Amino acid sequence: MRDASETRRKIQHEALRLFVDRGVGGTTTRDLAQAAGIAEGTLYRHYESKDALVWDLFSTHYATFAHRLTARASKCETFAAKLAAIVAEFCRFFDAEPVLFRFLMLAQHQALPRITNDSDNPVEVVQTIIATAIGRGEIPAQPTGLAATMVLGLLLQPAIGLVYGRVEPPFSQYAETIATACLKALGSDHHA
Amino acid sequence: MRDASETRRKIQHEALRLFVDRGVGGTTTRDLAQAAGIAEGTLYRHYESKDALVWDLFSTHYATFAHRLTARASKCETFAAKLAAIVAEFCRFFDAEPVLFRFLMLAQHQALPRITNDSDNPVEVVQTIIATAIGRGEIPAQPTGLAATMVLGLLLQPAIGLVYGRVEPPFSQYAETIATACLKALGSDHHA
DNA sequence: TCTCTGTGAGTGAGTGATTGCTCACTTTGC
DNA sequence: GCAAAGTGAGCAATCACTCACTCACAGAGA
Repeated sequence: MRDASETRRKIQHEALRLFVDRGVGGTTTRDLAQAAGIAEGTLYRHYESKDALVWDLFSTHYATFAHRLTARASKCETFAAKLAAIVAEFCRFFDAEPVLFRFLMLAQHQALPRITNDSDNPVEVVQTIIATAIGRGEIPAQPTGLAATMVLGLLLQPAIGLVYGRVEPPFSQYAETIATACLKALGSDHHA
Repeated sequence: MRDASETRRKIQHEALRLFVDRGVGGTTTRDLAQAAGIAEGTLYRHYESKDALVWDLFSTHYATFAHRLTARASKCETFAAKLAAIVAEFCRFFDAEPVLFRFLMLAQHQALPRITNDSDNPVEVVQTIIATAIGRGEIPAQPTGLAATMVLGLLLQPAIGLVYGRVEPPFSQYAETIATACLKALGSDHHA
């Protein structure tokens, strides 16, 4: 047999690139096959459908990222430290794997109906940490849904700004600024 | 003659609804014709192509919104007041015309390459106001691109949260909270 | 008042291109 | 020799768009 896992890796890699470049709808199965250097039929030895490929790429990396956020945050005691860790992880991820990051951002909207509100969800991770901080009195009581979306907005919108050249790379240089902005926006007293 | 402008209005109204519901790519010209109660060919009496329809809807409303933001902000003196006016206008717009607001958000990504960085652009409006505030010493010096995207993130991400049920409507109830969060995030000393 | 007529609005079956996907087949390597 | 991996022409479905045609109606002329 030839190395199937290597072929699979190539499909995944090229698919991410093309999806980000042309969008999911703008990428045909022929494009995918050609970019991966395989025949169109081979795609279907590895994935049941184009949609299954998109969903596999999204759900796998989305959950992995959520787990990494949880792991980083759990090593910190205070809310300020947890938040700083999460923001830093976001920035590091964007700088290290911009294609993957952008794919998760663009696929999110079309995949959102299938996303469950569990711990595999970065949004839920942030919201849980905020709820805990409120419980501990580290930040004022406030709707956790609003607070979580504000924090994500402070992260995602600058990321989009980076993609479209409105913000200068690398993203990581703004990690402290953004973390501080999040703390202030949530009304923390402990910010630097 | 029959009333062409009425037909055009119906096309625009139904197109917005369908584009938000199913996405632009997920809406066919047959869908559009059926929803508007006309034949498919009639679409092409009013628009050169499906893409022209999308672009017309986007560019018109995008620019109108930007002008409204500029008008509201120009009535205020201080940066804090301008920002509050902009945030309030955003929230009001979302509550009053959620379908149109959501269309502008979703179409932005596919229309972004065609968007010019002029005063018809809400992003540019916010960035200009921030630059002025820095020049006046109302907020600390900082990269305006980053600052503008942070403010927009504090507005757009909660709006997305509203769409997906993570935040409770109406949006306007959070206007003051968000405006204050923006001021704090930008390092203003004048926030309440 | 009544017809005639020019024209812009509206129609929908049809077209060619493209799409995601299939399957009978070949190649590869154990 | 056999099973897994790979192939690519071809299929059915769908798409945006076209075009020869009909319709509605305002104004002109009788």
